[in-house]
Amino acid sequence: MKVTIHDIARECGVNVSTVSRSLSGSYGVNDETRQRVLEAARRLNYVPNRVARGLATGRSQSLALLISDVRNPFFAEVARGAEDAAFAAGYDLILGNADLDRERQMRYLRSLVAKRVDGLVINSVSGLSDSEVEELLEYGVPVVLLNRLDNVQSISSVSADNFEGGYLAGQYLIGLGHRNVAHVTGPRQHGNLTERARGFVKAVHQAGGDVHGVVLHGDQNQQGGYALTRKLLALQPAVTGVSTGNDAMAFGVIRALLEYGKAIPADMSLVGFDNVELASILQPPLTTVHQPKYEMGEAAVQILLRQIARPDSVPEHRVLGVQLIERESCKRVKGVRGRTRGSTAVTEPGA
Amino acid sequence: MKVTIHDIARECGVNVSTVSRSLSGSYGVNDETRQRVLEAARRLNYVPNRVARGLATGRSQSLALLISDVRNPFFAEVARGAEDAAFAAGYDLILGNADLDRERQMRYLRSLVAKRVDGLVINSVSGLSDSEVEELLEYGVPVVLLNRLDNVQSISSVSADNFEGGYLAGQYLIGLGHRNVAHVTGPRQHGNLTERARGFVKAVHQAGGDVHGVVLHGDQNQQGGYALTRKLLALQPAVTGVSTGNDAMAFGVIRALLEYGKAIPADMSLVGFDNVELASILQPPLTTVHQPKYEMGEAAVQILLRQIARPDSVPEHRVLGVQLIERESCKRVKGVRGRTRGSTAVTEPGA
DNA sequence: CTGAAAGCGCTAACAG
DNA sequence: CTGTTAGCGCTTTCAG
Repeated sequence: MKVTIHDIARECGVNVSTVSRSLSGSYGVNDETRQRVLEAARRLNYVPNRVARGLATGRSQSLALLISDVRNPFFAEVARGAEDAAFAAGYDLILGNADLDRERQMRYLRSLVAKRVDGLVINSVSGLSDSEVEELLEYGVPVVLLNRLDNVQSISSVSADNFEGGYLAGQYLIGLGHRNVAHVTGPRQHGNLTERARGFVKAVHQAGGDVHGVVLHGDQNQQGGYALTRKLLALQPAVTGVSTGNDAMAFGVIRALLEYGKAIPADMSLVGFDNVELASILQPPLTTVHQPKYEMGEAAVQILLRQIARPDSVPEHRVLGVQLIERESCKRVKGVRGRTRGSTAVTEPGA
Repeated sequence: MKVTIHDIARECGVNVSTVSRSLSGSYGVNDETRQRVLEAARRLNYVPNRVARGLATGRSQSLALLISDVRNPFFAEVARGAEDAAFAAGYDLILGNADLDRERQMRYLRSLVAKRVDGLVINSVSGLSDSEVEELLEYGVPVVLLNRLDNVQSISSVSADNFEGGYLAGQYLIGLGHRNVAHVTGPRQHGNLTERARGFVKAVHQAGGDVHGVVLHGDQNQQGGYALTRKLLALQPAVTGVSTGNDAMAFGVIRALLEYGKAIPADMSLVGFDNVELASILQPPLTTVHQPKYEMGEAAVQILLRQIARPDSVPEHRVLGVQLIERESCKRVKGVRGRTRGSTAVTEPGA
């Protein structure tokens, strides 16, 4: 029923191998025969069977992207970058949503390996245990991680310069004259988030003794930002500047502040992290640290592609620059002897 | 290098077919031998090769979702619903972003067919020409469309009750006492959008002669909403209630209104369509027509799965109910003799 | 430049 | 219940 290369071989009175060559390889076929074959293929409405090809060549021409949830705008953007890069290279992309479920993640992994995907980009939920890393390595499929895991150097990774981002946020707030600042973020021991917090702390330390900073940990989502803000307001009423681990948390902060009747930026300055689309639409537009999300997805598959081409190449750890996007959620503190240090919001490319 | 069923057959001193049966089918194998096989498989770290299986069975156990862009929160939600349903059934999902590019869409299609995906859910960009429908049908792969195409009955579809949604929005505004209302939407001839506009118009007509309504067409995005609002304000300054073709356009409306110094809902009432997450976070929270996005993705693959199971079943056209989510972007017009008709915002399940 | 033939790893009759 | 034997559709030596 489906037409195969045999059909078109018969049609043209040549051997299947000739058809195969005409269709894929570009060398070693008489130009005239090739034309004949191509023409017959078109006429018969031939659609090559890529799974058969996959079996024969051992490559499936598909990659997979394993993330927690596409509904998270951050990942949607990453996914799009990855998909475009894959498509451009003739690969397609299998999408897997693993939530924060380690079990589901590993289940997916096995299924994808069974399907012989040529490469895998993973945003490893809550890190990877050593045994999981080992399992991954054992499969022998090229992998790129979307976040830095301190316990693994053997697997390539792409990440934003989280430390720099946290630092920029802190420095900016302090540069505006805020003397009591806070960093509201997700769980400890979350690679990316930890780096952001560390960067923030560095900015505080660098500012000297008259600046006080706190770091609060909670859930890495809107609810978390909301809850931590309530806590913050109770514990540290003097705080006038807040930086968050991601934009979602910043939205929670906003909500809490609204409830308390505190205005942004009049009563509280706020800096987010990620620069999701929503950040610019909100009132007031949110000042935030931009992560090159699309580019991260893109870079991840590019590294993957390179790794597929040269399987014995060394792992590559790429960190992409971030940049503070100055909008309207922060204000300069009045009556402070103008400190200029760190008061600019320029692009600061990462390491 | 990779271990195959032959290896494990040799290991256990049985035939490959016995291994195959033990691994997949559940019938006709001695329980004891099966255990032996399973144990050996585990010990040898066997990973089945699904592409070989695919070649043999003719099914790849993967579905594809072809949309315009995952970065659109609407599609992200649909994708997640589809992915979950696919995963639950043991399929995985290939994601394709075709933008509004017809060429790219067809290119993707051919590639996916070549890969022998078992089914396809498509959000057909700008409709499908008759010849494209024909091509699709010719491939013989089960397809579910994510929007109603008036020119095609032969392909299954899942859609929201767009007409009802447009009607609800119009009725709601009118019920609040607005006598001059507008529907700001995307291009004419866009199946879903056209239905929404028609529903809106029905509400206007039903209200009688003292209610005036206009429908404005533009780009189906924020910019479009922005541009059309400027136009609207110039042309129809008396309008006090606006309904939009989707939430993105509503965001554009908000932006334009802000620039004109018009407050929502004080000076203008606004109803969106889609109920993307952002709608509830905005200030004021946007009243909008909810589409069951996740469920649509889910339903699409369920229909697909059924179609795969029974290839000769008739096409199914499923339309899911919508519902008006009343938030704070609309207000009752003062000094209007209370009309009660349509003033409720109850759930109104679709056809 | 082209044909013949041996697989890729698995499934699925068909015998036994 | 288990072994034998053909393939699935394509690629890829190896000859010619």
